[in-house]
Amino acid sequence: MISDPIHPRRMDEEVPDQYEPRTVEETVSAHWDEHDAYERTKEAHADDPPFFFVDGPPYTSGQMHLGTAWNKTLKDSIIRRKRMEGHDVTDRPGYDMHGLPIETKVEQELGFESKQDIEEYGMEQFIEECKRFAVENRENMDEDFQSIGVWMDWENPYQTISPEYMESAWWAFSQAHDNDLVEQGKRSITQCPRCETAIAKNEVEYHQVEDPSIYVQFPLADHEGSLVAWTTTPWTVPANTFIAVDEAATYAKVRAQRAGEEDVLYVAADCVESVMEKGGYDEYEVEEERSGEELVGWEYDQPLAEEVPEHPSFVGAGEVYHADYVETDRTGLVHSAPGHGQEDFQRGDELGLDIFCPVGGDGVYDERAGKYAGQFVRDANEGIIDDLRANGYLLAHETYAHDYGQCWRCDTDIIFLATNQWFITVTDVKEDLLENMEDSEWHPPEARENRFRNFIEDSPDWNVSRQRYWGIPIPIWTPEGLSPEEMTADDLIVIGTRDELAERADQDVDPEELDLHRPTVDDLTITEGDTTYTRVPDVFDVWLDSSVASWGTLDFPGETDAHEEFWPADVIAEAHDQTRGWFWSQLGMGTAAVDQIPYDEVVMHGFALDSDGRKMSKSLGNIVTPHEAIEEVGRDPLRAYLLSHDQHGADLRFEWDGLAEMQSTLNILWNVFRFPLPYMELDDYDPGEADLSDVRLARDEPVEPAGAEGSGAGELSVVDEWVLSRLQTVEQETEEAWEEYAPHDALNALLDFVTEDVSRFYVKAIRERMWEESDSASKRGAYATLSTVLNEVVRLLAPFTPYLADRMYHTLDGGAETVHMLDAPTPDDEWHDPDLEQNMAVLREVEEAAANARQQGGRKLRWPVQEVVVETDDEAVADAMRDLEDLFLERVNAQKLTVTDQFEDLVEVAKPQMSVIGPEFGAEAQDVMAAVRGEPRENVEGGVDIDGETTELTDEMVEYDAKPPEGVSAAEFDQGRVYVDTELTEEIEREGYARDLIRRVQETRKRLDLDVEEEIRVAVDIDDERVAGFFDDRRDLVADEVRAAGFVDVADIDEAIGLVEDWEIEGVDVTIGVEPVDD
RNA sequence: GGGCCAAUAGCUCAGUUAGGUUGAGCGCUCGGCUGAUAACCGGGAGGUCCGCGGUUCAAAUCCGCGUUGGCCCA
Repeated sequence: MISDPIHPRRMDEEVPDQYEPRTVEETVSAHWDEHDAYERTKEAHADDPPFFFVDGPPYTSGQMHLGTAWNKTLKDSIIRRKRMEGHDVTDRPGYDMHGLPIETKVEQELGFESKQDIEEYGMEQFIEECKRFAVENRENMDEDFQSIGVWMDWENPYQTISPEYMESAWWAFSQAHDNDLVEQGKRSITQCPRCETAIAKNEVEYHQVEDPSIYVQFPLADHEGSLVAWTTTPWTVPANTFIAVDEAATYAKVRAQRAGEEDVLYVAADCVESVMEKGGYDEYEVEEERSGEELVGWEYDQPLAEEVPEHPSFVGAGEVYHADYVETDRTGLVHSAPGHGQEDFQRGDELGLDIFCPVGGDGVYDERAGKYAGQFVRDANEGIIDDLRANGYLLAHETYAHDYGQCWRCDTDIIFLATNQWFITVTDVKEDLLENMEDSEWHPPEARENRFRNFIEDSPDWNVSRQRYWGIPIPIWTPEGLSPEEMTADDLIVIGTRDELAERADQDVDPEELDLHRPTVDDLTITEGDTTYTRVPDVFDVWLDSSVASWGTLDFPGETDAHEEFWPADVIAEAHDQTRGWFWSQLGMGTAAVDQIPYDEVVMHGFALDSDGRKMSKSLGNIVTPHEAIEEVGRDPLRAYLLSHDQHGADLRFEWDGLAEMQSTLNILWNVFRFPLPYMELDDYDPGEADLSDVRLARDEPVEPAGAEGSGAGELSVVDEWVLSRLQTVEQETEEAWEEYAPHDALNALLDFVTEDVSRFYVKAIRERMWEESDSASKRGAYATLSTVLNEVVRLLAPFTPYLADRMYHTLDGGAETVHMLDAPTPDDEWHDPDLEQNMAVLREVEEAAANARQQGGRKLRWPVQEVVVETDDEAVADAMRDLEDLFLERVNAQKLTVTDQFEDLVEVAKPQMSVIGPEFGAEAQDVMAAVRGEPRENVEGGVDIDGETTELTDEMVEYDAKPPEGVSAAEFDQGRVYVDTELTEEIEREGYARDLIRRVQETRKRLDLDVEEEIRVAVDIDDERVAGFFDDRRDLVADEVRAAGFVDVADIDEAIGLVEDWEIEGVDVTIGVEPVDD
C-alpha cells in the first residue's frame, strides 16, 4: 500500500467551530463511498468468529417511519458494536413482500372491486403488478434505511418473494408436516367477503356500526310456547343449529298478551321485564320457573323451516344445550350457529354437531340457503326479518349500534364463516413451545415471562391458508376424488424443495428456472400409482413468510454450509408488538419444524409515540417523520436521541427539544475534540501517534529538569491519571451494557463522561498546559492523554453516531479507512485507579461547595482567596483533599488549604428566645431582644446592658448559632462544610485587578478578531489612583498575558484599526484601548 | 371485555429488584468564567411521586380498586 506515511487517509477538511451534522454527514458519506468503507469493514472481520443477526423484515407497503427508523438504528448499532468486538456479523436485511395489503393497494391502483375483477384481468398479470409494487417500495425503503447510516448488506437483502426464500417456507412447512402438525379442518374464521379470504384476527379493525337487533321465537317441538333468542345477525338464523342456555341460571315460562293474541315464551328470569317491554306486551304472567339444566335437551323447530328446507336437521340439531358463553342479558338464550360464530363453532365442535354453513367465501348464500340462495348475506337481513315476522316468530325488531369488525385493508364488514382451512396444529406441541421458549434470553426478561408465556399458553392452532394470489403457494398436493372430510394427513403430499417438486411433478420442471409463485405451480400435478394429486389453490398467510426468516436469511435449504455454521440466530431486535407477531411466529415455526427456537436472544424495544404519549397517526395529525428530524438536527443526533432512551420495552415520547438537546450534547463533544487541535498543529503533534507507554507520572518522579525538553517523554499530572482511569471505567461500563444489549446505558455513560468529566473538568484543568509556548513534558503528557481519550471515545461512540465518530477519527488518526473497522477499546487495569476516581469525586464536591461559598461572599473566581478550610469528620474526605491539595488550590484560586475536623474560628451568635424573654421582662422584652440579638456568646453570657444596668439571662432565654466570622463564607457538602476566607489583601487586589484587566483586553482582542499570535499595543486609563497603582505593579504580567508590545495613551490608539472602550471593574471606571502592532 | 406495560419537577427520564429524608439533564432565573466563546461553569426556584383505600413503626416502592395512555388479544 502506498500512502502518506503519517496520515494516509486523513480528511483534509477544516474543522469548523460548530458541530454541523449536515457537513459532517456529507463529508463522511462521500468518504465511505470513495473508500468502500463498508466493504473494508466487513473484510476486516471476515475471519472473526461468526455472529448471526437476523433482521425482522419490515413490510414493503410504505416508507420508513420513526418507529422503523428506531428499530433499524438499534440493529445497526448492535451490528457495528459486534464487529468492533471481533465478530463476522451476518447483516442481511430483509423485506416482507407478500400479502393482502399489497394486493389491495394494487387492486386500488387498477380500480378493482372483487376477486372477479382479478380473475378477469388475469392472475399472472396481477401477481406481476404486485411484484412490481413490492419491489418499487423496497427500493425506496433501501434508500430510507441507508439515509440514517444503517450499514447492512443492501446489495443482497433477503426478499420473501425470491424462489430461495419461498423454498425456506416450503421446507419448514414440510418439516411440520413430517412432524404430523399439518391438518385441514373447518374453523370459524374471520372472512373478508370482498377480498374473499380469511384475514388474521389482528387484521380486523373495529368500528361502530348500526345493525338490526331482533328477538326471534324458536317454537318448541314438544312443549307449549317458544324460546326467545336475540341476535344482531339475522342472516345467521338459517344456519341455526342449537340454542344455548346457562344451566345454572333460572328461566321463566311467561304467558303474555299483546293485541289480543297470547304467546307463551321462555326467557331468563332476569330478562322477563325487558323482553316484555321490547315485545310491547300489555299483560304477562310468569307461570313457572325452571333451571337452565331442565331446559337442556328440549327440542324446537327452525323458524325459517319453509324458507330454508335444507336447514340443520341432523342428529342433535334443533336442541337446547348448555354453553359457557351464555349470559343472562337480553334473553338469556343464545341463538347458536356453529357455521358462523366462533364460540358457536367451538361449542358445536365439542358437542359433535355437524357444521352447517350455507355461505360462500364471497358472503353469498349458496343453494342450501333455499329462498335466500344467491343473496349477499347482509342484503338478506331484511327479507329474513320479514319472513320471521310473517311466520309469527319475530318478537321484536329494532336497531343496535355496536363495534363490529372490518377488514383493515378495504373496510368491508367481516363475516364469520366455518370454512376448510389449513392449520399448523401448534396446540399439539404447546409443552414444547413453552420449553423452547425457555431457551431464549429476553431483554427485558419479564417480557418473556409475562406477555410471551401468556400468549403461548392461549394460542390456538395456526391457520396458515389464505384464498388469495400474492403469497407463497401452499405446497400441499391432495389426491383427486377425496373430500376434505375423507382426507387424512397421510393422504397429502407436501413438497419441501424445488428439486423435490421437479422430481415428482408430472410436468417437466427446471428447478433453477422455476418461479414458485402462482399460477406456475397451480398447473403442476403429481401422480403416484393410480392417483393424481393437485395443488390446493391457497397461499400462505403472510405471517408464515417471516416466520422462516432465520432460514431464509441463510438461503437454507438451498445452501447448507451457512446454516450449519450459524443457525440459530444470536440475536433479534423488534418492538413489543412483535411479541404476538414475529417473536411468536418464529417460535411456532421453529418448534413445528425442528423443535427449536430460532433465536437465542431478543431485544424488545418500544414504540415511538408523540410528545403526549399518543400514537402517531394520520388522523391525529401528529406524525413526525425521520426525514423531518434529520432536516432539523441531522442523522447522528437523531440516532443518538433514539438510542439514548431505554431500549428494553419502554415507549419513546418524541420531543423536538430532546432532539435539540442531543445535538448540543454532541456539540460539547465536538468542542472537546477541536479544542486541542490548533495547539497540536503548532507543535506538530500527531494525536494518532499518542502513546502512553513512555510517559512518566509527575507524582512518582522528580519534575523534568529545565533544558531536558524535547526528549519526547510526556509527564502525566494527577488529572491526566484521573481522566485515564475514568476512561477505563467507562469502557468497563459500556462493555457490561453491551453484554445486556443495553446500548442506551452504554451511550449515556459515554456522553456523561464526555460532558461531565472531559469537558467540564479535564479540559478546564489542562488548558494552561496547552498554552505553554515551548515544548514541555507536561504539555506532551496532556496531549498524549487527551489524544488517548479522544481516540478511544471515538471508537466507543462509533456504533451510535457513525458519521460523527468517523469524522473525528479521520482528523485524529485516519490510519484506517474507517473507525468502524477497528476494535472497541477495552479497559486496561494499568490505568484504572478507582481510589483516585473516588478522591477526585470528593474534590469536585468540595470545589462545588467552595464555589457556592465564594458566590455568597461576593468574590468571583478570578480574584484569589487567602484560605479555604474544609471541615469534615470523614477521614477519606480529609485524605482525598490532602492528596489533591495542589489541584484543589489551583481550581478554586486559593492560596492555602486547611483540612480539619473542627473549624475553630466560628462565632456563636445569640438568638433571643422570645417565648421565654417575653413573659419574664414584659415591657422591657423588646430592649432585651435588641441587646442580645446577633451578639457573640461572650458578650451575652456575662449579662447584657439594658439602660445602663447589667441584666443576667438564663440558658433558656438565649440559643446560639455558630456562624463564620466576618469575611468568611460557608457552604455545606455531603460529608462536611467548606469555609472560604474572602477577605482582601493588597496582594489579592493587585492580582484581581490585573486579571480583570487582562480579561478585558482579551475580550477587546476578541472583538477586533485578532489572531492569537498577533502583538498589540495597549492603553489603560484607570479612574482611581490606588487601583492605577496596583496596575503599575503588574504591567509586566498584563503585557505578557495579552501579548502586548507596549503601553500607550488612550489618545494614541488608532480607532481605525483598534478599539477603545469604557469598562467598570469592581466599581472603578476603566478605559481600555487596543490596537494591533503594525508590522 | 381480557392480558401485559407505563404514569415521579414546566419537559425527558433515574429511583420501584430488596420499603427508611425523591434525584439528574434540559428549560427558567440569578451569578460566574472566557486564547473551546453562537462554547463552558456554579447557585436558586420548581414535586398531591396519577387518584382512593389497605399492609407496616415507616410506602414513590408492597397489596387492592379506579383514572389516563401504550401494545396485544377479544
